[in-house]
Amino acid sequence: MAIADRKAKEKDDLKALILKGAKKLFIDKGVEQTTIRSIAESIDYSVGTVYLHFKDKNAILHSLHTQGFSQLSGDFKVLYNVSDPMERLKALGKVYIQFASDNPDMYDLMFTLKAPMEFLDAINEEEWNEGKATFDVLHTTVKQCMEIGHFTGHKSEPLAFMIWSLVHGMCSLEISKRCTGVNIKDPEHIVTNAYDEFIKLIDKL
Amino acid sequence: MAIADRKAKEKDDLKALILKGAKKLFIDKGVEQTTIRSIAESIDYSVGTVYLHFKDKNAILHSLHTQGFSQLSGDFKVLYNVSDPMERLKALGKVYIQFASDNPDMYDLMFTLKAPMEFLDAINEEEWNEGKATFDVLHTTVKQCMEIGHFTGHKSEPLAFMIWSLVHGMCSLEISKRCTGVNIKDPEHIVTNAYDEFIKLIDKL
DNA sequence: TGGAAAAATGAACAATGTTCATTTACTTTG
DNA sequence: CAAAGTAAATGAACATTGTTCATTTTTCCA
Repeated sequence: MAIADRKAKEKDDLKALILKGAKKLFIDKGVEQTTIRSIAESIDYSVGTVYLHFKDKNAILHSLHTQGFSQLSGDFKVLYNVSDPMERLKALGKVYIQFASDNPDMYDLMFTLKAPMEFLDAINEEEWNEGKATFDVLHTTVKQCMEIGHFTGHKSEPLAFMIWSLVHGMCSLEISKRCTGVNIKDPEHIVTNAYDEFIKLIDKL
Repeated sequence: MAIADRKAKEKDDLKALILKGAKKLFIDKGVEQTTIRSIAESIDYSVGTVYLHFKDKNAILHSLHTQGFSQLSGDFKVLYNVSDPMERLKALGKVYIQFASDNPDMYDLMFTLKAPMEFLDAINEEEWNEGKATFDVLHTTVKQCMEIGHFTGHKSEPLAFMIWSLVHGMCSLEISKRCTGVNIKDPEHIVTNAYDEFIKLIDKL
């Protein structure tokens, strides 16, 4: 069945091509400008062809969101070298913030926009594997910190969620432009400065 | 000029009526379902009339966002009784979280959605007065905490932003449905539990 | 009362996601 | 190798959006 194999490959290739076009548009112009028509046009296919490979726009955005998580977990790889869990925890936040700063639209898609979650709902998928895996990296690190005596008296899971919220909140406020216009003295570096305050805080414990 | 006065009043009344209809739709059905047509229909006016009182949809959403901030600062009033700034700080977060939990769509509009900020851009307004005033409540409280000896070695502004990020991040993750599906044991109460960990944390200092 | 000014209307436009009858290309079969 | 069948691709068409603006209706005042 060599022909069927080739056809399957062609199908996968086209799907990847659509995603490639979608990603470029998404990065360059944002979600709203990433229309099905513009995606189709960018790869010289018709609108209908896009729908042969993706159920709807949410499915495309979900695929992009998954690519974003791949990239983020790639970025996390530098942390494997950090043996002290407390140092790793601090560095984890830095990497996370850097990712959000470098890829604001992708971050928005991964952690704020409805599309990826609506896609999961549509296919009756309860679990958000991408988010779960990412949270596990943090949660595991927090647990390791506790094993060597840090964060005594805390519960690892809510504590990890608190730390995630802390960095996510900063990135989210920045991306949704809620930092400028609030009369912060150094809005350019407010996220970094605020994260430094957090590090100061846990260093005091 | 009694007639002109009455006319001005009628104009204001109609503007308020449009906002009332918009708010009901917004609360009941969310942003996407709050279309100009549905707003017009809900108050028995034509589409064009809505545009006589609001430049565009962003202007309507900005007005709703401002109403949300009025409500939030109203909720903050219970804190006036709390004299100890540290206790006030802790309670502030609780009130904030409760507001977000009770009014998720309004919270999204106030702190995440682009519309209100795009409106400010459109009218060349640099400052985000609603956000600024709200942040000031927090920042002032943090400064008062520092005056009585808390948070030594910290800078009030980045620290306040850090705390804002912390509570905003939790609310934001909850509202954008990033908590469920991450295998958190008690997703129902994760926000409250995580905030309790934060309180534990600062109580240790 | 009649004409000007203000207010209100809703048809029309462009852009969007989505569908599906039709066309085109390819594969298999007699 | 030609015909028939299957798979892939097309793009016109539909519903829904925000938005505009020529037209109509209402209100006001001289």
